[in-house]
Order: sequence, then structure tokens, then C-alpha cells
Amino acid sequence: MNGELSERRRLILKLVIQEYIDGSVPIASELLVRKYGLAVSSATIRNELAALEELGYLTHLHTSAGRVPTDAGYRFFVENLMDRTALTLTEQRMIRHQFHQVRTELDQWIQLAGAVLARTAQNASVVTAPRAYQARFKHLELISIHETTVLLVLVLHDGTIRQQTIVCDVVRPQDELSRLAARLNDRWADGTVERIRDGVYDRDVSDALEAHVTDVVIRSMEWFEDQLNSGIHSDGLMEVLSQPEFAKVARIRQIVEILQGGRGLGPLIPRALASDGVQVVIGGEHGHDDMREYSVVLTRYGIDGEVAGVVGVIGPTRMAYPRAISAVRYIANIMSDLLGVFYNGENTRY
Amino acid sequence: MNGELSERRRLILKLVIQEYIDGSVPIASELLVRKYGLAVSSATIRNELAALEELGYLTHLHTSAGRVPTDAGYRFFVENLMDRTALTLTEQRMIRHQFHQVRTELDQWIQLAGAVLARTAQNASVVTAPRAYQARFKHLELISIHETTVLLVLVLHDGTIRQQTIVCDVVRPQDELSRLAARLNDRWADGTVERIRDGVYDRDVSDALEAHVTDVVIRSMEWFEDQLNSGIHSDGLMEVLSQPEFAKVARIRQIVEILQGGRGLGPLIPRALASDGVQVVIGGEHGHDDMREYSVVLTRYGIDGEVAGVVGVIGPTRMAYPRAISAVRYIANIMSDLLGVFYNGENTRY
DNA sequence: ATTGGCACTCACACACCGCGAGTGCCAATT
DNA sequence: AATTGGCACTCGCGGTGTGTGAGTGCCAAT
Repeated sequence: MNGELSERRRLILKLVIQEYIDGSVPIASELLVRKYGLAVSSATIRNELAALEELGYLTHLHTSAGRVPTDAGYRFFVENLMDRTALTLTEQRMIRHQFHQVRTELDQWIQLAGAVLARTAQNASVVTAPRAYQARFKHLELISIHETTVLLVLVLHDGTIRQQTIVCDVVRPQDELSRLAARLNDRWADGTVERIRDGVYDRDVSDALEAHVTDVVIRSMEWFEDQLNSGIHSDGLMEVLSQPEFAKVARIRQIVEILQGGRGLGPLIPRALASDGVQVVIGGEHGHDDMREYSVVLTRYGIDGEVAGVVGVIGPTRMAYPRAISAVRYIANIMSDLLGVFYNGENTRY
Repeated sequence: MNGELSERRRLILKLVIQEYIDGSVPIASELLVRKYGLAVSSATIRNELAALEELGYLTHLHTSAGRVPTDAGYRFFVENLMDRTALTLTEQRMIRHQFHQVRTELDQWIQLAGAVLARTAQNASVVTAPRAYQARFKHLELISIHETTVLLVLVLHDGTIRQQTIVCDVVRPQDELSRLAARLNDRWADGTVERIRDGVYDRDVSDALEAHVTDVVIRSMEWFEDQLNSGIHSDGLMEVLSQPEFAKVARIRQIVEILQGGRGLGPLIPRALASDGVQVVIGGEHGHDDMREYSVVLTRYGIDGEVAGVVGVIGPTRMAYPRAISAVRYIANIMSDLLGVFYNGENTRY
């Protein structure tokens, strides 16, 4: 909670946590002395460990077991002790390369981001698609599929695409559909759902199809705005299951439930969208009870005031925080840059 | 393998398999007599069980354990013994209702089919999107996003949509883009990728953007045809994990790997696409070694000669085959009917 | 403040039973 | 020839016991 620990205690706490993170085995005083050649004896370390335990940063399961970090310990580590490492240049290059290859295909970014994050952080990843804060109409197309069946393709200005089929009462030739589409495109250009719904643009809704299309477009756009925090993609189930905490079935079922159902994860997304920088939620700090044994590293990406999404990593509280944080930050930057091209025509750094 | 079993043996085999399917506990001779009030003693049953074991339909793990079906046993059951039940009318109604609600949203069918199948069959489900055997061009749209950035939306005649961003060398006003799109739509109407690639339609590729768009469209369509048997969606991991076989972690990792990676599942898709009726693959019958302990119930859906996809259920070999088969068949019919509307304007039965 | 020494505590692995469910087989019965 | 009761035998499973070793906590000495 405070930074008032002696230098030695800080060092010991840091070492315990680092060791525990990579070995997942309770840490003994003896091991610290041997492995790091500390200039004091294990008895001294034991005293310090007892003090750190008293302060709430460590625990042990039973008297004769090594020390294990508490949530507060991880928190202190993340805030004050952690070495802020970056990904290696080789890793960065490989990641950039992969994104470069799919740079023109909007919907593959999300999938790639998830895959890369999971592999890099050795945990599960969570990604939401970039979404505008507000739906704005960009374009629609009406395509005659078969006699009275029409395919409506709606493009919103953040690149989201929705397709719907419409069945007309009478057969409409394609050129009539195209004329209608052109008229509506013109009329609704950059319109918000409110303006379209409130009939700001309406002059002649004489035509039945036009009324129907208007209706479908409004419903689609409303649905879009409702769904802001849903549509959580996750990946890397296999990676996270390779962590030793998932040696018992009960634990596996927990994480599967969290990842598939999005339960417990849901409330974190809006928080991440609303904040700057990388958010780290450790254990049950803010969340659900189901999340007590998991940590989440999340950050927003996107273009300020225009469009945003979230990328993150989820895993057991014993997580390689430095690496997860770097990975999340790096991927978020790449996604933001790619979006920049799409949105503002900015040149990308890659 | 043959139908030459005596009536009594058939009955006993059927009872053993049914009991084992719903209890997942090895079946004892005594239990059969008691539970079904058979007119013979358990010793007689034991003789019959020994005979069925000799024939390869049953095994037991060790001397003093009850009987368990072999793959051949399940096969015989599916072919000859199974009661062909349908879903209850209530279930059918509920399922139809759910599909009715998303009937206009092509891409939600797949998700819904997966969810419904998983819940109904209490196992994992596998669904591929409906795909044309051959990509045929339907429509494209060029939408100016920002200065030199253009969004290309490509619609194929099976309703597949692909979006790509294109960066032009010079700024193109929207109406120029629309004119180009109209020209290309006209030129390529219903064209196959071969015809487009081989330049059957080309007269003036003078324009750089036009050349670029042509290129992107061709690559998209080729990619589409390559990907015929990929894009396997799966759902119901939680359902399948609730089956008792997944009491050990190793087993869970297996099924996760199969579902996420699609390994072992891949080869079954083309087979299902090529055959009529519901395919049942039991254990390692045809597949991968990884699949030895799993069964797959698959069937094709779609419109003959036009468009097709696959829906199915995957779970441990101890699967409620009658129910899985009915569910798969029912969902496939619904999907086919929905596609019928889209494709041929047929009126749906629902 | 630090340290060596030492008693004390647990989790874990391993072996050992005893029980009970279930089979396999045989001789007797119909 | 088919069926059956009887019985020995097998084996998995849950419970108990125990030894071992890693690690702590504390104290008296430095």
C-alpha cells in the first residue's frame, strides 16, 4: 500500500514474487539465500519474510511451507517493484510482420491480436472489436438475391458491417433497388441513429420497401449501440490451461466459464474503455467473486473520441505481469495505428 | 457387423449400451435382471455377455468389472438397435422460435445452430458457414473512408461478405468510386473467379485503382475457394465438459485441442459435405488417433448443387446417439429451409 | 541486528488393508 | 441343451498409518 518498506524488504519481496511467478512453487528463505547469494543468513530472511507477511504482502498455506504472494503483494509488485521490460526486438518484428500481412482485412485484426497476445503472455486473451462510441450511418446497399428476396448490407462509419435479408411484397428489379439505396445513402450520410429515427430526413415514406429498410437500419443501429460492451472474443484457452494452476478440473471449469460466458469479465470492459493506460486487476480486487483467483491486464486501443476497443490478457493471479503488460501495450499500439490508417488516413509506423 | 444375433442377445446388448450411455457406469449382469425384470437369472445373462464380448461388442476393464460397449458395439447399436426418437414437439417449437427471431440475420444462424445443438445434445457442436461450391461474384462496393483510404466490400452470391481496405495513390471522390463499382458490378455479374482472373471481361485496365481492385477481388475469391473446409465454429465446450469422462485434466486438454485446433475434425467435414444423410463416426473408426475416444455426428445442410455447410455434434463415444442424431438432423433441416428462402425464394415451412 | 541451532509442523508419497461388487466356472437341475 | 445356484477369485477403491523432508519459528549467543 505504501512505499515505506526498507530497501532490503523491497528486494526480498520482489525476489519472492518473481521466483513464485516463474516456478509456481512456494518460496523458502533458504532458496533465496542460495540462489541470489544474499549476504545474510536464511534466518534473517525468515525474519524479514515474517514481517512482510505481517504487512499482508505474503502468506503461507501452513507453518512449514514457503511463502506465496497475496493479492496485495502482487499489487505492490506491479506498482513499485516490477522491472518494466519490453518485448525483445525480434518478438516485436515478428508481431509487426504478422499484422502487416492482414493489414487490409479489418476483421482479421481481432483474431490475430488475440492469438498473438495469448502466445506472448502464455495466458488467455480478450479482445473486443473496435467500435464507435456512437453508430453513424455510412453506406447501405440493396442487392437483389432472388425475386422478392433482397440482401441489405449496412456499413457504419467505423467499418462495422451488418447484413440482413429482406423479403419484399412485390418483385423489385435491381436498378430500382440501386436507386433507392443511392437515395438513402445520400439522405442519411453520416447520420446518427437518432436523426434517422426521428425522421429528420424523411420526406416521402410512401414506398413500403423504403419504410421497411428504414426500419431495419434503425433497428440494426440501435442494436449496435446496445451491444457496446458485448462481443468479447477470447483466445488462448490452451495456453492458459498449460499453467500449473489448472491441474484440477474445478479450476479449468472456472476459467472456461469466465472465457466463454464473459461473466465477471463484462464489467471490466467499460472500465478499460473509460481509462487511459494499462489497467491491472489482481484477483478479486474489484470484481466478481468468481474472479478471485484470476488477474486481468486490459487496455483500450483506438482513436480518441472516435472509435475504441479493448485488448487484454487474463490468467491466474500468478501471472508474468511485466510481460503481459508489455504485450498488451504493444498490441494496443499496433491496433491503434492500424485503425489510424482506416480512420484518419494516418500513415502507420510500420 | 451382421444382424445374426439372437433376439435375446440383441436385447441385452441394447440394454447394456443404453444403460451405459446414460449412467457412464459399467453394467453388471445382476443390474440388468433387476432393473428390467428379465425372466432369466444373472448367470444366464453373464453367459450372454461373455458371448457378446467374444463377438467384440463389449469389453470390461478388468475381471470383476461390469461390461462397457466397444466402438463396434456402439456401431451395431446405431445401425440396428437404436430407437429412432425425435425431439419432443415442445423442443421443436422452442428451437424454431429461436431461429425465427434471427431469420433475417445470416451470420447469426451459425451461432444459434451451434448453441442449440450443444444444449440439445449435451455435447460440443460443430458448425460451418454455408458456402457455395464455387465462388461467384455478386456485388462489390467501394466506399471512400478517408482521403486515399477506400473500403472495399465484396459480396459473393452465397451471401458471404468480405471487407478490405485499399489505399489509393491519389484521392478519389466517392462518385468516381461508385462509377467504378457500378462498372465492375456490371462487368463481373455472376462471374466465377476463373473468368475474372483470365481477363474474359477485361477491356481497359488502364486505371491503377481498377487494376488494384481486380487484384484484391481475385485474391479474395481464391482465398474463399481455398478455405472451403476451414472456418469451423464450435460451441458447447461447457456442455461437453459436464460429461463424466472429463473428470481428468488430460481428457479435457484433448477435447479442447480438438475443438480449438480443429485437428482430427478437419477431414470429416469434406466427407460430410459429400454424403447424404447423417454421418456417425464412432471412436477412431476413420479418423485420427486423437479421436479414438470421441464420436462425431455430422450432416450436411444447404441447397443441392448450390451451397452447403455442415452441422454436427462431437462428444465422447458414450454419446446419446439417438438424441444427437435427431438434433443434428432437425437443425440441418431448419438451416436448409432458411437458406432456401435466401437462395430460391422458397417459402419456409416455419 | 544477525545468526546458528533445534524443535516442531505439515503435506506428500507410499504401502497396506478390508470391503464389496462382479465375474467365471462348474456341477446340478429342468 | 439351456439354465441356474453356488462359490472361489479378482480387482478397484477408500481409509488408515507412517516415514520423510522441507521449511518455519524461536531462542540464546554473538
